This record gives sequence, structure tokens and C-alpha cells, in this order.
Amino acid sequence: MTVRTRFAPSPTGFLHIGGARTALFSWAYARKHGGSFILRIEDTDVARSTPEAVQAILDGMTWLGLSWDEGPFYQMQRMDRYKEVIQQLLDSGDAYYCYCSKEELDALREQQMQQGIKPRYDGRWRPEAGKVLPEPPAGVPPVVRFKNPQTGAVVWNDLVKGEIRISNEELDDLIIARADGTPTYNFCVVVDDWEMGITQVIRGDDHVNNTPRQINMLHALGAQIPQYAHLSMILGDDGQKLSKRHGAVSVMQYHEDGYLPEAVLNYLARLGWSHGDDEVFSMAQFCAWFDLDHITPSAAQFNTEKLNWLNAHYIKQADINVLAADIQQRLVALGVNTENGPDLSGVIALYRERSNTLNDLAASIAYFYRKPVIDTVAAEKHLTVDVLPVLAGMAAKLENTTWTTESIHDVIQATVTDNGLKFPKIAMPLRVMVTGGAQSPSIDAVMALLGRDETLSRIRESLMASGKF
RNA sequence: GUCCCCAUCGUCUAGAGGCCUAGGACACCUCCCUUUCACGGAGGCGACCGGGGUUCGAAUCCCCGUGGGGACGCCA
Repeated sequence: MTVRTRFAPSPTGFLHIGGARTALFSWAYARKHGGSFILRIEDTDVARSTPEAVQAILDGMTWLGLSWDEGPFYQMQRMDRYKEVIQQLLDSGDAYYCYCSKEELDALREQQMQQGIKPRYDGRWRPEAGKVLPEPPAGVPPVVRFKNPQTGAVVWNDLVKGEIRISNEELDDLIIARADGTPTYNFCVVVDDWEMGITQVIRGDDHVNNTPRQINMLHALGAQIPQYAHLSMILGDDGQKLSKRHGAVSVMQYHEDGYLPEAVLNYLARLGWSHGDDEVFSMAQFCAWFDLDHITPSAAQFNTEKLNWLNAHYIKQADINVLAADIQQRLVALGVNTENGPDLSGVIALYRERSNTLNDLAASIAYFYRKPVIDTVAAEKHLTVDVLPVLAGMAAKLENTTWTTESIHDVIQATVTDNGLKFPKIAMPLRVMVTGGAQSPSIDAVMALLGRDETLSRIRESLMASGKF
């Protein structure tokens, strides 16, 4: 049978890291087996779903490159079909009307909690052979409940957690249509997974408890039962659960923060799944390797430092032109104009091995395009009165030097030798004057890229500011 | 409370009864490289939740604890 997987987010917020991993695994499984990956938007909660959230999810998927083969399907556009199936269940006796008010239900739930038993619907409107149902109250629009089996158990072999068995006695008759006639989540999922021919349902393990209900409904509809794979959750960096108000961030935030999609993808792939000792691999490799057998059943804690390491790796590997285009935009965002400065690709080549994120990279090269703010601590340490005259002399020599890394290096070396100094004694003050700080790539290479005029202008400005010249 | 799930270095993980003196990666520490900081290279520190079984042999299988998490909506 052809593999068909789906990602089915509800558009009540952005695509966060947990959702992204679920989508990634679902996508990879379909790719691995030459199947189809379907995107379905579960927007039946009209009150909380927004078009902005739909767009945010689409944006996140697109940025990560998780392309879908079918969809996006919107459940709100399938209302007619859901209502048909509800009617079908009503007709077959697998569903029934329930006239309980929310207040009644709340009271029941509270009472059961107090008694220490699992809160569930007591079946007061459930039709039973020989049972006399109450008279439907006038003017109360009923909900529709699914008539769940009361005996036996639902058992399935979860592809990540193994066999799970839940007794039907634990389940109650869930509402499949609200009083206003709109179908609820558990029901729509069933109809869609069935009619879209989903073969493997890969989703978060907060759905484990919904699975037996869904299987029972699938049975009532005579549908084939898909396989289920329940992924454990991802915890925040601090080990705490991710939630709207704590730690959950949009995948697009990673984009903004300067992470490459390759890095995020590679990181997510290794969070809860493994292929021996392999750590760094492409998505093509991942799709070829991916399987459900090597997914960890336990929750995983997000680790930004490891993501940083991977991101640094992918920055080193990235196509320089792609990098330049991206960095260009980030510099603009920093208010830096690159038009009159050195070639961006050359500067990036010098800095790509020293940055964890694209934002770090952009920020650290800004001084090539605008005067740096001189770090006072570094200046105090390195711009000492004894070397300033030496630097002034060297600046004059630089005036007529061929402007290449090698020639510049030779001039610095000559200055060092002539004055009986150590190389850093000259390189460090130069670094502070030219870059503003005490850390940079080889100072000769930096100067070569910066250009003679700008370099000398910065050196002279520093000398003047020292008040000695 | 009831049901369900989970448990290897700080973190992500390898591990399918002997290959385990428990491997790799991130982080951390040391050294090397060096023109500073990084990068890179070489080392180091560091874990099988506890207790019972089963077995010649258990990180691995079973049971019980303990600890964590999830679910119990006219949310998804």
C-alpha cells in the first residue's frame, strides 16, 4: 500500500518547534517510502483559528522546505461531508442526540472528580434496548454523541511506543457534533484520516488518549485503521514544558535569529531519532535513513547550544552567494549600508568560521561598512603611549605599500623586527584601531579587505584621538 | 483522583541478553596550532533511578517501588 502521511496543525498560533518536528518526521516518512505527505489545517475551532495563523504555519513549513504533496485541506470546507457522516452514524444507531446542558455536565464532572473516579459522561441520553429515555427538553438544541462500545478494549501497536491497550470502560460517549451542528476535532480527524487514505498517523503523544476513541469510530464506519506513531514532546532548554507563555517560539523566530533551515532541520531530526552515531547529515540522507523504529519514546529537552554548533557548521558549508544575500539583508536591518564597502563575499569568507548565527555574522562584520565604536577597555590595554609613535611611522609606510595581505603583513613584520617587538605588540593596537575591538581574523587580511584609505583613516583618527599627534 | 506513557553522562543519544572496562555528539576542562578571539587537532571529566526476580550471564526481559510527563472539554 502506498504510504500516505499527514501533518494536521490547528491554526491557533505559529508553527513551533514541536510541530515542526512532527511535520518533519511525517514528511520524511512519506519521502522515504515514496508516498504522499498531506497538509491538513484543522480549523474547526472557529473561535480560535485565524488566517494569520494559517499563513504562519505555511510560512514555517515553506522556510523549512517541508513540501506537501496534497493540500492544504481545510476542515471548515468539508463541513457538508462531516454532517453527512454524522447523519450516517445517527441512522445506523452508532450516534445519538444528547440534551444535557453544559451546566449539567460540569456538575457531573465535578461530582465524579470528588469521588475520585475518572470524569466521564454517564450515558443518560444513550439509547439502550429496553431503556426509557427522558423527554427531550423543549428549545434545547442537542449535541450528537458517538455510541462508544462499553466492553472490551482497544489495542493498537504504536509504532514508537509499542502495544497500547485501553479498556472501553475508560472511555465515554464523546461529542462529535456541537449544539450548533459543527463537528468536533476527534470526529473530523476520523473522517479525514479515513477518506484521505492516511496509512500512518504520526503525531504528538498528547493524542494517545484520543486514539482509542478514533479507532472505535473508524470501526463504526467500517474504515481501515491506520498505523499510529506517537511522538514524545519536546521540552524547553530548561527542561520545562513548552507552552504559549513559556518557551514556545515560532520556527520563523529561528529564521529571524539567524539560523539556517538546514541546521534547524538537522537538529530536529536528531531530537528523538537517531541513526547510530551520525550527527550531521543532509535532508536527502535523512529521508533515506529515516524510520520509526529508532524514535525514542521519551521526551527530549531542547538544547540551543547544540543547535548553535550545527548552525555554525552549516554556515561554514553554505554557498557564499546565498550567505551574502542573506547577510546583506541583515546588515540593512542593522542600518548598515554595504554599497561603498568591501565585497561582502570576501568579508563573509573571513568571518563565516567564527559565527554561530547569521545575526552574529552580520553584527561582527558591520565595522567594515561603518566606523567602529572603539572598545575602551581594549584601547586602554593596547593603545599604549610607547607603541603609538611606532604605529604612526608604520602608517606612513603603508601609504605606499601594495595593498595585499602579504605586503601588509611584511610591513607589520618589518616594523616589529625593526623595533625589537613581538608581533602582537603591533597587531593588537592595529586591531583595536581598525576593528574597534581586540578580536578579529588576521589583522593583515582585515586591512587588505577594508582598503587602504579606510584603514589609514581609522589609524590616523585613533592616533589623533590619543592626543599625541 | 482515574487512565495512559516515560526513565543511559549536565543535554541529545548508541545499545534488540554475552561485542559494554557502557560508544558518539553538544557543553565543560587541558594541551597543540596561533597575530588576538574563534576555527581546527589531540586528550580529559562525565551516565545505565532503586529493589526484587528470570538467566551461566541483564543497561537490555519480567514485577514492584520511586520520580517525571500526558490525558480526562460542545479545544485541537
